[in-house]
Amino acid sequence: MASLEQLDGPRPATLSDVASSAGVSIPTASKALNGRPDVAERTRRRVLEAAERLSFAPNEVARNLAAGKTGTVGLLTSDLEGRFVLPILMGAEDALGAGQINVFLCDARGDAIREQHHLRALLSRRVDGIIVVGRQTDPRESLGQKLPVPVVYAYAPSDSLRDYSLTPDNEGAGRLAAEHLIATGRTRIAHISGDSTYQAAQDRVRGACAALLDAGLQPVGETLFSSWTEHWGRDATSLLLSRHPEVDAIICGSDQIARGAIDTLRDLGRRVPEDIAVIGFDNWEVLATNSRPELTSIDANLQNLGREAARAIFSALDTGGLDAGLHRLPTRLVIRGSTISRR
Amino acid sequence: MASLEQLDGPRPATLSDVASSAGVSIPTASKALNGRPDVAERTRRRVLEAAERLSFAPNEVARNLAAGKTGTVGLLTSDLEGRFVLPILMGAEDALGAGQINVFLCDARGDAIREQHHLRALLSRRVDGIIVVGRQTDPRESLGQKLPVPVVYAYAPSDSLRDYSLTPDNEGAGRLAAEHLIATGRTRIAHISGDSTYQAAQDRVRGACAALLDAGLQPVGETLFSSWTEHWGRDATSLLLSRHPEVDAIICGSDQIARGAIDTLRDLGRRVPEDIAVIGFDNWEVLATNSRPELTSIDANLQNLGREAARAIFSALDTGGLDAGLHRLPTRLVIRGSTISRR
DNA sequence: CTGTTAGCGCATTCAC
DNA sequence: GTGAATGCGCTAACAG
Repeated sequence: MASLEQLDGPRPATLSDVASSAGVSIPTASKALNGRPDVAERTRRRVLEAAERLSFAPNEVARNLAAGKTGTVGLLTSDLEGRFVLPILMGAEDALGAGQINVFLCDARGDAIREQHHLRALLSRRVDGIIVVGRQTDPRESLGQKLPVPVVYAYAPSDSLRDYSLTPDNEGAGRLAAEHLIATGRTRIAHISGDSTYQAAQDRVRGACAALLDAGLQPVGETLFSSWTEHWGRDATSLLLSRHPEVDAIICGSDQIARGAIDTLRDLGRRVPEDIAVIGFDNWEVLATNSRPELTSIDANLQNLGREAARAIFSALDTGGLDAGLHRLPTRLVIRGSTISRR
Repeated sequence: MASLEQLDGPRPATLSDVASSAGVSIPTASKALNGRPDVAERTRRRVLEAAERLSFAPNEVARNLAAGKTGTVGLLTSDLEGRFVLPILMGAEDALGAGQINVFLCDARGDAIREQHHLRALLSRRVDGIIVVGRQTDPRESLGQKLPVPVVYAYAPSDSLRDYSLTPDNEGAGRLAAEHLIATGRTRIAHISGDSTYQAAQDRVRGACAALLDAGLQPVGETLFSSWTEHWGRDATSLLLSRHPEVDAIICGSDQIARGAIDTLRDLGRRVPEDIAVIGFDNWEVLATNSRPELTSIDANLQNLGREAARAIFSALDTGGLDAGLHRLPTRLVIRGSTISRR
């Protein structure tokens, strides 16, 4: 392997340098390097040696111009800060990188104007596709169907069903949580959710309630909504226990809320999970594995969602098509000590 | 503003289309669009109108090939998962984006081979610069000084002083923490740190001890090292209090450790901050603002570090130079309830 | 099998 | 002021 230092020089070697150094014409050098069949083995060797000697690396910019494709995709996020965006990014970057395609990262910072700017920039740079990553699962405005490249919406689906969107199955997630609690023998199950304006909150509640009904159970009390914070988890838990002391399990809308709930339960002398089981959403490792007991949670498989988005781009690049619509990806139950006591 | 849908079409408009539509030659159209002076106003108007009419957007690939510059930089991270990387990324992307330059995101996932691949890819794509973002503040291997573009190392400095590196001033951070505690009247100050193999841990301890000595104080007990977890914060705090019940302040190596400490202090009936003050590092909002009381912490200003990295790239692009060496960026004290009680 | 010709889309000479 | 000519580095379609 040529050392990286060799890549240097006053001017990187061009195909022309290689060709003349090998004593052949430029197209011949090109064919030889690209493994095309119509080149004599002897010639190919000479060219390869010359390329090696000069540490030749093809200029992708020129290659892209000639090819009309760039082998790049744009990752257009609405907000990098949102903690659900990063795993999706990672998954996408990973999958795309493995396919030899590089990623332009653009953060619109929640600003529609900036998003338009970035979109134009990406198209000017002739990206082969775009992945739009939103911060919530609420539908977002479509970029329109007439863009010259395939677009995949991840996490936040497009508000148009003519676009291709990938989002976690939050209703299934709620169902998963409730079913786990039921399976472990809980019958008096309450729900502390987050911000009621989030569709994720509504979807999960709906799924959980459906599972309870299927099992012939009723939720204990009304679902409590407020914010996705530990503070709310504490307050809501106090409220819940004063109104419904008989509760034996709490579904919490996020791991943060669950941490608050566990905290307050301990203050109130209720044992987790013996007296009351607690389950969260998001499987945020830092929170889930550091609580006492560790937190059972629903993982949205976001990294996988990012990978699927990349895969969709790939297939669109191949076939040119993308079967439009909203695709809900399955979530996953991660069992820890807050719902099942250690033996 | 032309709607985005207009950007579409069977084939995006080229400069040639604009030129013929305006009844001028290609070079003239080019000059007119680029605001060059040697074009008659009347001609310029015709060209601009034609461009507008055709929704012309210059093909950046072609423009880059001709110019020999791409207006892109590579962001080479060793590990996207590391939670210190994201804010740096955000800062860099933000600053670069504002300067009209786009960012290639590459995650090496802690693998040197993959890093080499990405580096080669970035150079082939003719990025104008590279920012290398590490996951720890321990020095990392240099990419070498002979690369054809400026390289800035962020967070993890290069092990070569001939490179340009930006890293948080952890020693200053430790000093900041100790000085704050001293200023608020604490005198029996202990230190619970994280993984002793991290240079960040050592640097902060060193800074804190120096500040204590300057104030004529001695640290209470040996610094306790283990891991950057809440669990360790709990265990270490128990240990500390049994050995040194007189302690009146604890410097914790991270916010996670601090959360554990606060948790155990409450269990042991010590009031925070009245009996014992607690300060953390990282200012990880989710942890710091959700604890009871909220957590005073040292913020490493990572987003600013990312911005500075971008600025360094800019100046290198302009002047061609970068004054090599390890540059330590100041940190910032964020005071909350765990060191000063609310009135 | 090889090399000549042409073109990707744009910007930069330089004559006119 | 304007346009014809040339080049960025590479690939594709031909002719030899």
